[in-house]
Amino acid sequence: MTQGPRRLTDDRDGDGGTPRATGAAPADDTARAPGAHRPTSRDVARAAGVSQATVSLVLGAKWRGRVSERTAESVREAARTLGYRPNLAARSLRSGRTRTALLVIPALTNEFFARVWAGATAVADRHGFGVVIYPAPDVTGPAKDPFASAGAALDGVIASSMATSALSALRDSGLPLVMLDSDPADPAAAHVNLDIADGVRQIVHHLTGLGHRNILHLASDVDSWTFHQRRHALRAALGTVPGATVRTVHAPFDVTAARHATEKGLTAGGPRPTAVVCDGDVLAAGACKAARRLGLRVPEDLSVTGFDDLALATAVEPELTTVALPAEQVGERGMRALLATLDGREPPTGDLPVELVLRASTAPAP
Amino acid sequence: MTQGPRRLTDDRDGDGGTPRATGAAPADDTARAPGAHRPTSRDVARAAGVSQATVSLVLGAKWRGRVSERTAESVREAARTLGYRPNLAARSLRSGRTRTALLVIPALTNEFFARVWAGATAVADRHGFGVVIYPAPDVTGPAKDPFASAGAALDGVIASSMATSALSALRDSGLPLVMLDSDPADPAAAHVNLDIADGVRQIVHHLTGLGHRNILHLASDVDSWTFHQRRHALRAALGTVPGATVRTVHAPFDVTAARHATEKGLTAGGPRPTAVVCDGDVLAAGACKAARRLGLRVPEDLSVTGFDDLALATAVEPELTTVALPAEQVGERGMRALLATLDGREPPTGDLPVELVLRASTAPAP
DNA sequence: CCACCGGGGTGTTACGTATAACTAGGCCGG
DNA sequence: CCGGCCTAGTTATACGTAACACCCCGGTGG
Repeated sequence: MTQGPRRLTDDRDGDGGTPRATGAAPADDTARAPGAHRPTSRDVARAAGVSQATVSLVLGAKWRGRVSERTAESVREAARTLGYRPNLAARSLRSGRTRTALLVIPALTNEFFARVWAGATAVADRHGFGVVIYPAPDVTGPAKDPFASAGAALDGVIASSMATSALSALRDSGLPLVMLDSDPADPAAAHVNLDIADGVRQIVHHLTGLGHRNILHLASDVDSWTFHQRRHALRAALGTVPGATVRTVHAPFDVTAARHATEKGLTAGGPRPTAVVCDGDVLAAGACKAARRLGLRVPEDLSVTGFDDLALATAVEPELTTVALPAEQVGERGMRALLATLDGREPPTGDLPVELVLRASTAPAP
Repeated sequence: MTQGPRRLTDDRDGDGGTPRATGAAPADDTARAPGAHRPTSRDVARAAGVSQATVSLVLGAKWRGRVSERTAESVREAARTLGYRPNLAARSLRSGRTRTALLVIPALTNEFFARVWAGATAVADRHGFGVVIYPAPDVTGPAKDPFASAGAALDGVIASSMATSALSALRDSGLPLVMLDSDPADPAAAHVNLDIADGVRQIVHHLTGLGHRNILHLASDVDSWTFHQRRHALRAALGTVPGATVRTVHAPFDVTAARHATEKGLTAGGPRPTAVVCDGDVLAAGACKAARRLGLRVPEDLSVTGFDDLALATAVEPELTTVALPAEQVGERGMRALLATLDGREPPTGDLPVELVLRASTAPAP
């Protein structure tokens, strides 16, 4: 051997470590005895005294009427004692199915999507499916190939809003597609939506009931269907209230940026708004900070509402009146819809309900 | 709900990888007529007028000196126009390697671990590796089989602290193992650790410099190596300060629970602490709420310090003095350590530095 | 003039599984 | 007594790729 150990990876990174001395070569397969490889279905067959096909039949759980209970039990017994685990690569190669779904979400550091992931994973797990995450490219940014990391070893895709170029790449893949919180008019995908409009209506009803007429809408600067919906629902709901006015300012999902935008919105000309309706709890936290800077007390001088009901909503002071979104259910239903589609069944429909949570950030208008 | 992707890495190596085809690539070619199957390496071979073996050689990037540049280019050209993507299942089956790593973390809803995930994924991506997440069973709870969801199709494992039963299952698997933030004495794994002790020392130095002597330690109730370290480092650092005392109360990672624990800690007998040192920003947020309930102002009457520097730290009022942990770097280095181990190289060593961030929640002792 | 070599390929095989196609009895109706 | 059917399996094959073992050919040293 004149050559060092084969590289699995190119060392493109900075602190990749030092090359190991050639003599050290510690290729120790500690767990298994040298030479003993992972048991295959053939090993199990040999141990049980049957053919490999029978093992596949029994473990594939499609053996009703094909294999006697006595034989099946002896196969299972052999598999257990050998510690057999089916080789997924072989299974996928043979069946053409990977039992893996791609979840396209903006970022896991976003609590809402982390919860969506949790819900999707829980359902997937129960059905023997895996979930791999593809960080959705920013709506404006350049789109990487969604399949580069996932390796195209996918049975289907669950996607939240994302760059349209990447989205069309997914569409063209021909994979079953479930869209989260996006325009249900699109017939090429199943849809899982929240009843956002109802949440907005409840907020408006709550605030106008407290006497608020002059509203500042702190909106996300993301140009997606969801936020269009919110804006639209807000204006529609306020349209039925005589004398109500709304002004909209935009901010990225960041506390400091939200603070700045709110300060600007509150100090602009015209009558000062008595309530700030925010497109998310993060924005609401920023709005609260802005109020404090301007010498306004929340909620006595200014009411603030959030959206999402993240952990943040109860961590800040005052705790936020907000709309709780069933994030886990979004993930669960998304995965169920995908599984249904793969089975040729109709995916579930209908919007998921949201709930107004009253806390301490809203009060009667001054 | 939607936010721009956080900057994942501060790598010096720029984009750090081979230029990959962008998703905007030839959508017309990748879209397949129904019924037509995905092109295989054999299809590419036919199109390029070479054998399948040659295609494998060229695309496997191990062809230096084996294939002429002219042939290689025609193969690549054919692959491009056909929209060829290697079948990962077949590749894994043949090579015995899956290019997939298991990341064992408690929960993605925890921002710290979400950032660890982001770092690990970024590095993995550049090396053509995938990452699947296994939600670590609670330290106390029953351990599911870590491989049930991952299907044993793994090349290695990166794990944070977890139930020992599940951990030993991982050890027995014989897979390369990288442990995050755990006892480096364990020789069976590579380790990626933070310089927690230094962070604690900096906090203590900061507080004692402000005149604080009477400290309340709001500690996590998790019985893991990390938190042992924190407790130990705190007592060690305060031990060098004459007249300093510390009392410890425990709470789960939850704002409300932390508030209750803090209230109890502050109202217990003896001299009232003038500063609360918390094992995390979430706990610190709870401590601030406790202070407000007790009529204490932060930081005038009571200083509070956090740990982690999550988004939460700047969302609450006052903004938290805390210790910033390089979570993304933990993930990055964890993945690099795994890749190094797989290549037979020595994984990088040494603790990652942490940084004290001074904000508004600390002030001179009253 | 032949043996040898290295560059540039090709043929072939094996990875572990799922499943279609087949077989060997046993039982029953005609 | 034979064809058909059911039960309980077995045999054989294909999935797409990686890599080993060849093979061919032109140039070279002896």
